[in-house]
Amino acid sequence: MSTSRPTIRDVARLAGVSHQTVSRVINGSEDVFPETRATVEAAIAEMGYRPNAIARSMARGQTHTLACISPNLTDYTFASVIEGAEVEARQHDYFILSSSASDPEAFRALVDELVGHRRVDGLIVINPYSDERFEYIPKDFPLVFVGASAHEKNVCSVSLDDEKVAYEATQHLITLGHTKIALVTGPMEEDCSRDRTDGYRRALQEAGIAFEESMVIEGDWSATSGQSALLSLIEQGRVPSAVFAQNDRMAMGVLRAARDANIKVPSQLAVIGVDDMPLSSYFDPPLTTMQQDMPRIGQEATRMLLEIIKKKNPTVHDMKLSAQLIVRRSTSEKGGD
Amino acid sequence: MSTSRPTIRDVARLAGVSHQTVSRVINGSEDVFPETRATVEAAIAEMGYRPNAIARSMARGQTHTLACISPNLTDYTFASVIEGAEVEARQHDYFILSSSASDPEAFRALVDELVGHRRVDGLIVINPYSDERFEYIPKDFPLVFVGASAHEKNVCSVSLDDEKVAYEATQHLITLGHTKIALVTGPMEEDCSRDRTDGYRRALQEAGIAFEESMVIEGDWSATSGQSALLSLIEQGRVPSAVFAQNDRMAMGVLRAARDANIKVPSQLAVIGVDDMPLSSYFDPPLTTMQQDMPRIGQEATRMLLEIIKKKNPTVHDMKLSAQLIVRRSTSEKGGD
DNA sequence: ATGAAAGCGCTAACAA
DNA sequence: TTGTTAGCGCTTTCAT
Repeated sequence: MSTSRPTIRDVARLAGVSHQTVSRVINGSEDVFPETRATVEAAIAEMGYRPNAIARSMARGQTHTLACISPNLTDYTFASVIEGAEVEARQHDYFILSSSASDPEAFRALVDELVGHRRVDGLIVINPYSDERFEYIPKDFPLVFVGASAHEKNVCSVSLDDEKVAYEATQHLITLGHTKIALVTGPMEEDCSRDRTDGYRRALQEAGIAFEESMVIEGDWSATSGQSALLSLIEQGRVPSAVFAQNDRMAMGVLRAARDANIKVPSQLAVIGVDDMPLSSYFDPPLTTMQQDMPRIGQEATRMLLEIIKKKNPTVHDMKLSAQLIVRRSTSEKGGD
Repeated sequence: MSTSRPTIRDVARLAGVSHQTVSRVINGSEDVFPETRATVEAAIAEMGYRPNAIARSMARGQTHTLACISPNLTDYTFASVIEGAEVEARQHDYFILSSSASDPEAFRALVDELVGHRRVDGLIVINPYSDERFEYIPKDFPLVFVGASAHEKNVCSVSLDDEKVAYEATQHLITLGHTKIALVTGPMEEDCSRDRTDGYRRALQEAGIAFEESMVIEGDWSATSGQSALLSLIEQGRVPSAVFAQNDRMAMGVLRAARDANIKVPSQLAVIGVDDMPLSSYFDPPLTTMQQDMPRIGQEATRMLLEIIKKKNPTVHDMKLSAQLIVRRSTSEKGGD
């Protein structure tokens, strides 16, 4: 017994055909006599032959692998996008190689390895907040952005319609009669935070409520930052009647700060977030939020990327998805869980 | 300009050397005249040459890629392991291809693609609860299990020392004076759940507390299952003074059920979980838990796998990590956040 | 220190 | 329908 795996030629020898015929069989070519095919398949089964993916990639010039780069792999939103992407990719016989790049330097190195060395056929970048990231990616390499659309550059993207989502969230609070609505944002250097802030302002404006700079606190997406946001408002004596936190984690921090300050939610303070993270219905009280479909985003991104790779220019260039308002008890006593 | 990327030969031509010399340069061989090296490096820079990873894999017979299969990619514990694995892998110039397989069939297909087709050099399987999974993995293929040790089979593993962790968690409750301690388990088909149950029993036994079958409720790791676990105890009129939930999500469900039933935590009911998931300090009240270092587990698994691949038989065969007790207010009024 | 030749396992182009 | 001949871009002998 040879120690190494059988190749296409070993199979060919056993089946008494040329290695090319074996290739045809494993690739499902029509131009093979049923008998020949049977012989070859028998040989394949007998030897336990499996095609070597690397050799295939080598010959075909493509890896059938996509890369997914995100700031980290553990954040629920990122992980969900990746999972969505992975499922869609598998459906098309592609694999996803996901890596995290927390800083631009790591990002640069990653792009060099993955794209520069042609380890993957396409790239999905999650949260490409910092535009310098563009520089590293070769023009004309199949690329899709997730979480922010790509300004002037010619890059496809899939993201939440942040402005609209924020508008709707704010509107929900306004509908409940609130006029003193505070906003806790993500880092303002991220498009996403700015867009959500725009939506908040538009809703206020349409309702004839004056926008007040002091009611806007910049956070960093963490629960802690949400907590200190409400705290600082309290300390300044500018306690709002409602808070729109740009994500659920910060909303959770707000809930916590309210609890600590003995402010009743929702009677004294209504709170709404964005995401609908796994346990938001288990918060105390359960959190009203704008539910976004992250796996769907990953799925659409993959679909787009695959279209680009296959040279069919993608139908949509910048895809914006909506979120759905889930009313729970953090804004309404009658809300669900 | 040619449309395709420069190869090692193009560089060689420009530098006036053989392609082999270029190969030596990019591989950092010593046996190259400094001058020659400089010429070649200049040519590389000028042409923007980058080695093709696939061709390398082809020639070397290895992909420099590892696979990580887990039930899903979004669960915080899995994602953390994967992230830890990814970081360690990158350190050694390996990539991680992570895929989810929710059922045995998907797992089988995945193993065939990844291992059968030699798309990766090694495999990390997270939560290999179902032993049938073994069958699909070729004997002698580099493999490490995470989350459960590999019974009789000759496979390396990294996992939490479940028995010990559960013992310590239970002991914490006992130390606080509790004797009516309920247990909410994960699915009993998983080794992990059984081991944690063993630890619970050992702690009770050592403290001279009788084990009662009726105080053990099987959950499925979800918050919902934790909630209904406490609910069912309440309905049966067997309200415990403390609950050990085998993970934080279920503990959160227990907290929720307690809140709904107007049971004060921790004065009337102490609750402890396992994991220390991101927001457990934001629960109401903040959750006491056994903190486990998931990234570390992923890191160690990768390290082991790499050792196996490099044929150095790994130092440790089955690695068991401890968890650290984090006391918060769900078990003690004096607990931290 | 450098080069020439062979081959990794497969697909593609052409011929028969 | 099948086989033959060339690569894909690199590394690995083995010469020189």
